[in-house]
Amino acid sequence: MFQRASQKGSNAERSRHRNRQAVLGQIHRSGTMGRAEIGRALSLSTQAVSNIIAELSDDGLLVERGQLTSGRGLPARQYALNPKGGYAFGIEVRPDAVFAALLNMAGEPVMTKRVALKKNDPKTVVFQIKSLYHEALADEAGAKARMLGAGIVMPGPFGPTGIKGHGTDLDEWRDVDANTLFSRALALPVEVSNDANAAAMAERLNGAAQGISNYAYLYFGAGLGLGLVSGGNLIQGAFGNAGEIGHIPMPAKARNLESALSRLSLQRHLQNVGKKGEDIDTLAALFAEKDKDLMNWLASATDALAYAISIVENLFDPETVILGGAMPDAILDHFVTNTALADQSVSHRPDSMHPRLQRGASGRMTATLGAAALVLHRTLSPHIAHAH
Amino acid sequence: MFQRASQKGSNAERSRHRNRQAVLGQIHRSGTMGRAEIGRALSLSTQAVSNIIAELSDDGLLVERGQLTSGRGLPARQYALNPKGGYAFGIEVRPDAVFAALLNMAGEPVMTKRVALKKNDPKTVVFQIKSLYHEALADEAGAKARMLGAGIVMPGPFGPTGIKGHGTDLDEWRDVDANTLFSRALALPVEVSNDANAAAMAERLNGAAQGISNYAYLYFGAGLGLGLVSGGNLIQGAFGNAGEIGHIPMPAKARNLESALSRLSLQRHLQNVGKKGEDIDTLAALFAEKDKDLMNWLASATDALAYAISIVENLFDPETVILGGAMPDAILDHFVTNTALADQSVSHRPDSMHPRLQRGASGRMTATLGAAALVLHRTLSPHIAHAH
DNA sequence: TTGATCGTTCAATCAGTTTGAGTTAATCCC
DNA sequence: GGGATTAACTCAAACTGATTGAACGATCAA
Repeated sequence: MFQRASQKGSNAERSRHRNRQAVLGQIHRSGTMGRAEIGRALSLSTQAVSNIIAELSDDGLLVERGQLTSGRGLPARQYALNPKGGYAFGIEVRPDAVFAALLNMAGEPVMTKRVALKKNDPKTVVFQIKSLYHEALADEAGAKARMLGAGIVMPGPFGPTGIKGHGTDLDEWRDVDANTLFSRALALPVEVSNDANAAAMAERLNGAAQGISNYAYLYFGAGLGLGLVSGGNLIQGAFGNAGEIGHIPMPAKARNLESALSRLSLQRHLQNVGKKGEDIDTLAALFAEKDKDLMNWLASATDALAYAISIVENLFDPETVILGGAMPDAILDHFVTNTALADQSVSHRPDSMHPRLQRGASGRMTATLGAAALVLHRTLSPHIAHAH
Repeated sequence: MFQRASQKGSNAERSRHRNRQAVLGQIHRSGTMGRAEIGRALSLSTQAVSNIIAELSDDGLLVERGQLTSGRGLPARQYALNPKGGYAFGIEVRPDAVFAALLNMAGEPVMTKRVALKKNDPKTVVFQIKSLYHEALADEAGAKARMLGAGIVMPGPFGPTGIKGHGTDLDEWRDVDANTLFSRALALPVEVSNDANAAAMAERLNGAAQGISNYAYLYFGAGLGLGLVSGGNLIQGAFGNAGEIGHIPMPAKARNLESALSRLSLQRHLQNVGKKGEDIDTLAALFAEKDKDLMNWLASATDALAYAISIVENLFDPETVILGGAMPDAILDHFVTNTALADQSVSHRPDSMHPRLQRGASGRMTATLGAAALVLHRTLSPHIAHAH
């Protein structure tokens, strides 16, 4: 699952593959470009770009978008990604439900769906996902032949560790190799990751992190997750468990960060005073009416958040920290404006291009869309060649 | 300094360069190998490897090491790195001194030296370093033509930030672009980094982290630093300031981690009771006689260390955490055996191949040798092609 | 209208890898 | 002891993909 092997050599074939991806990524970043312009950006000859563009157009991944006259000379034919040129399937497996989304090449959701689960053993889950996948393919004509892969989001931690069941965990999945299981079931290349990582990559593709290659994403799921992007790529850790920021111990009060700053913590807090807050809409409503108990929780959560951010900033030196996940926009915005960021931090820089803390994508489907974004990211950015 | 630009395309020339580095790296990892064996490891044809080896031998980077008969077939001619085939110059700039070391291709120090500084403005420092460099070249015949580059270790943080002088900082360096300054002065390619990162890379080249590609290195300098290696490469952060673990706030007691766990903290502690502990040898002696005050400090430092490790483990999921820097071996070993590691951690895994916490290189010169190691690492591992 | 300029295309060339046949040297097994 | 087998290496030819250079077309400026 994680490339551990020594770096492979490169040859003409791998070279071409790499360059194809580089061209796609460049066009994605700029929206629309001409051949020569791409060549300059990637240090390739115009001719090489021309060959690649011909190939990509044949494959239906690019479309022509008229000509652009800029100054003298022959107006350059512009190319853009063909939204219908490729599709990515995103899946989020939760203890009590499965979410699915189909994204087109432009990153737009073509279909989203959720199914409640009565049982969450691997067999049942795989069956549900297979049927969701076939529904999605039926909805979007031509998608089947153009599937790029599937991204799967599952709650970590992966592999055997000392962390024992959170109660609502997917216990029967502990010894399952999710990657091969799903790639066989769907007959697609598969990427498995956790919710925070997926959300972070989604932000890079379409959200606040476009063009930023070092940032951190704090994700509100059931717990608190952290997606780390360095040099444009996710930091997954040795076993895919990096970013478990919720588990780190807190100064005083709380047992750990998660117990002060997470959906679960908020729910417990509201339960203690007899209120319900399981749903994002309910929370949004409570916030709108400035519910006292919610505000109390927010006050202590804001402290915890400031602490979390100080850790992340000092350890990663990110260009920006993005807040997102299964929370209402309004609450995330509240965090962004009300969190006291430390002056004593390497991130406190007067010349910064980006806000130190900002809101990213939010809502129930964030991680699911992110799962599909993992796949798009892979096809749009060149990476080290792997074995054939 | 930090590759931020979009990924460049690749072509035949860059391909060859990449493969040369891959071959060198492979031989470095295995010590000695035959052509076909290398081809298999890198997914290259024997012929391609043969061409590259011919080239590298011509350049004096490789030497033949006899033949190895293993089972049937023609015995394979073995190749190894030529220690005298390349040299790296390492420099550590401190407020009160400059350290320098010359390493050969095998990572062995050929020369080490230190010079006390009366002034530490850029001009004086560069002058000192130039003369150290010329001394080194005079010591080792043939090194001049085979210099691979220079690594520079300087105290961070780099760039304008909210963190103001530690008192003994290099204030006059705040707005200096150290990279171009040194590369012009020495006429060498230069890598600038902080002490923890350099030490971490040294560990990967010759120390405890050989063959490990995800690990963390806790470095005892004046303060406390963290070098993070992910996928075999350093995580530098957006501005090269990643890993400032000493700055993160501590639960209760201390102001931050550094004030409980660092050389400076220990020195202050000993000063308060009228003892001296500036020198590594003094500390080693105090530890040997189980000095009560030192032991007191160690007790609280061990707690702080456990906390630091829990943060690092949960955020990075490293294969191992390595302890090193300007401390006596015995004290580092004490930390390794006496630190209580949390069971509730993603790193607490029964099937682990490596100890969760171990000692790495220690001593006064750790960071300086690491600086040179940065250069060796660059020449031994293929990386994304950069502009010509 | 004319010249300059820039993007495109085509054909030739170049660098580097792969492929396949052939050579050499060691072990295996009868 | 001797043929069969196996493995490492070399040589030459084929192949792949990028680069180079010339020709062409479209547009703008004078």
